[in-house]
Amino acid sequence: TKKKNWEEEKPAEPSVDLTKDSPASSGKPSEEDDCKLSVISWNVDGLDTDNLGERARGLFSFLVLYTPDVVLLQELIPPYVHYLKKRAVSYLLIEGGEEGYFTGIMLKRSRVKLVESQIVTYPTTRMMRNLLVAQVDFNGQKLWLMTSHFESCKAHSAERMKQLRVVKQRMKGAPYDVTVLFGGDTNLRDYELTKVGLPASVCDVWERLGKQEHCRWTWDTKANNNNNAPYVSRCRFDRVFFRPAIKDGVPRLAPDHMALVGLEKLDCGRFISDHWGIYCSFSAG
Amino acid sequence: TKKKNWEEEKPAEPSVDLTKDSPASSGKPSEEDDCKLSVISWNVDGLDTDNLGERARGLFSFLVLYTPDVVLLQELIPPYVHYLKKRAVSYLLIEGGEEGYFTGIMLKRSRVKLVESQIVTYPTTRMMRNLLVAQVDFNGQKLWLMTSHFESCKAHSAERMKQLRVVKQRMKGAPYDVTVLFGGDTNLRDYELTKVGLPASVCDVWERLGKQEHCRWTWDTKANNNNNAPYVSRCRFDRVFFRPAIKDGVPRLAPDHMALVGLEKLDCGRFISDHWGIYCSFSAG
DNA sequence: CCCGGGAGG
DNA sequence: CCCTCCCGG
Repeated sequence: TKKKNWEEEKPAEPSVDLTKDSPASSGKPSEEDDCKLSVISWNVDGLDTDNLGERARGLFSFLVLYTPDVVLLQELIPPYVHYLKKRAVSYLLIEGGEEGYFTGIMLKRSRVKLVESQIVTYPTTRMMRNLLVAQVDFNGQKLWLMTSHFESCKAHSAERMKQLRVVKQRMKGAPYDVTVLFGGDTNLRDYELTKVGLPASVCDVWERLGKQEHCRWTWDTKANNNNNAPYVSRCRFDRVFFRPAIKDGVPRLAPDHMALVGLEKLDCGRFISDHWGIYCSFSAG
Repeated sequence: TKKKNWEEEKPAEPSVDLTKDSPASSGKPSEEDDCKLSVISWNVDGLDTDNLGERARGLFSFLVLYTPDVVLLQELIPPYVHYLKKRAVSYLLIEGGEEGYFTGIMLKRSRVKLVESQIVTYPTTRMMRNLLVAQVDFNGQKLWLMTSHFESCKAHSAERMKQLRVVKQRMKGAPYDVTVLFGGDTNLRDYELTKVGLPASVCDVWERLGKQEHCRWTWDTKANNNNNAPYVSRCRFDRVFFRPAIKDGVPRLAPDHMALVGLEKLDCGRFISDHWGIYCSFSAG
């Protein structure tokens, strides 16, 4: 059941029960810096149900290890959500859908307070995609968190760019005192981003931090065997966009650090996902 | 044997003998206007060998009826050429190739004098396509005639645009006292032509004559049953480009009239080709 | 969820 | 020689 049918409007719901798996690790909070915001964005490939219990436990281990303030997830399926809700009790999980596969935003309860969440529809998606937005308070600052899983496959370039435009407008139009952070599986090709463009106020965090090669490719069939691909291909599908809030002419938060995560094989010989996760942190300028 | 394999570099040569067919009609020249140039461009679909004898006779009937000064042909095969050379003795036939399928230029001997012909190669074609050029004298004027069958299928857009650029440069770079006329099966989509662009001096004859709907679609699976297509699709694949020679600030020849030809079914219930032919005439401004 | 090629409507 | 889908590498 490793196949994804991206054309299917309503994929059959996989019948897996991840709660049957035994827990992998216990929470051990690392140090926290009050003014530093840490975020993970990850397409967890819930549509590949092979080893999904072990893979979900792997993700949970990361949450325990890094204790990110915000986790932006794509390709969740209901049993995955069920598992996360049961295990990651220190997080509030907001879901972008209920059936098939969908996105989610996890907020570390001790650090991030939800004000309001909403789902923005993409009028012409053929893959049930949408934009999930959470307006939160972080350390006394207004923060808008967004995630999405843009239309997949090269052929759906036009729809994907429409979705990017939706995100772009939301980011651009936010009040000046709001920090806006988008992280997701954009499926974007560079030429698509060039065509659509980003507002001057919005940056691609990977670019802003110097385009480091070691965290360029978030989807890589050579380094990642999860889809058992008989071809070599790598793309920068997963991206983080950031629009700082401005206070007295200087940004309240700015990109600080970025790394790929999920690079270690699990006991099953596979990875948490066919995508690497993106970890990044933002600190007061 | 109606299938075309556009990927094949060297298609097997069809073994048909069109000379076995009985002649369909005898020549009966219509009136000629010394200063008016008449041209037909037609992809005759020689790769579809069903009813090809009758279809070739149909083409010949058109030559007899319209007595065009110039005939630009695509998808000729050797037996088709053999038939035309035998029947259309009032024309000189210049061939763009010898094997597989190729283009040809027919010159009405009484009106058009060949000065020189050449074959311009497309360095990266995967379908053995080229540009056939004939430098001729028509009514005391220098005229360059060009035809080509650009790379087929949507997927080969990039190669097709390269081929268009070759034609564009040849047309643009011709001396001012030369009238340049290209007609062929370009397989172009409008967005491709928009991307490449035409020099200001060059016009698309269909556009110049007012974009008339009745001669827009030169390939139309609804109106034309030759390929027995289980789908409906129509395209303006066949196009005529024209760059006038300038004499004392005014063009020596300008587009005058355009029509589609080959719209009548033959006795076999099929058409001369799956493409309509384009007839056009040019007259002194 | 890469790419190209082939089948079917 | 249209399109979409499916498949294998």
